[in-house]
Amino acid sequence: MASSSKAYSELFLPLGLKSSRSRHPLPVNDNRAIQAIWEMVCRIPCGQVSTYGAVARAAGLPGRARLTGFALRIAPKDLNLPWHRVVGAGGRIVFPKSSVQHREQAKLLRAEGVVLNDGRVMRSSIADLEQI
DNA sequence: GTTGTGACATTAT
DNA sequence: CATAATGCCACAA
Repeated sequence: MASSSKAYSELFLPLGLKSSRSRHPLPVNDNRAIQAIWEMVCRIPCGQVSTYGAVARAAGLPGRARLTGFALRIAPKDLNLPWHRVVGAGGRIVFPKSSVQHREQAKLLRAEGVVLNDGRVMRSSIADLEQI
């Protein structure tokens, strides 16, 4: 295993708990957390969205919204995560309005019936992860 | 070691 | 509405 910054997608194999070069038993490497986040994202129902903070909370990682962003960013493409269902607080798409990512996310969301207004989803489309 | 940068959130002003 | 201050923490340099 290439120790340094080999593609992250190879460190976090789908079901693998391979805590790579961790000397400590668990925590150092966030493999668990990342997995938990991916799991939660998968649970967001089609046609609904959740937020970075909410996903983190539901994954047992309160206050770690940024980790959700990180987890999504390093997610292997072949996991086919519904990444587009994760938006910022208040239902706002976080990518710059002009970016292709923004357009792509909006497109994917609209494709599943989510109504957007100026880069924002209706509050009613925000899923309640606790109830799922 | 330190510093800066994020697919962020919350609270206060 | 906007901005700033914090908190958060993984990562790259």
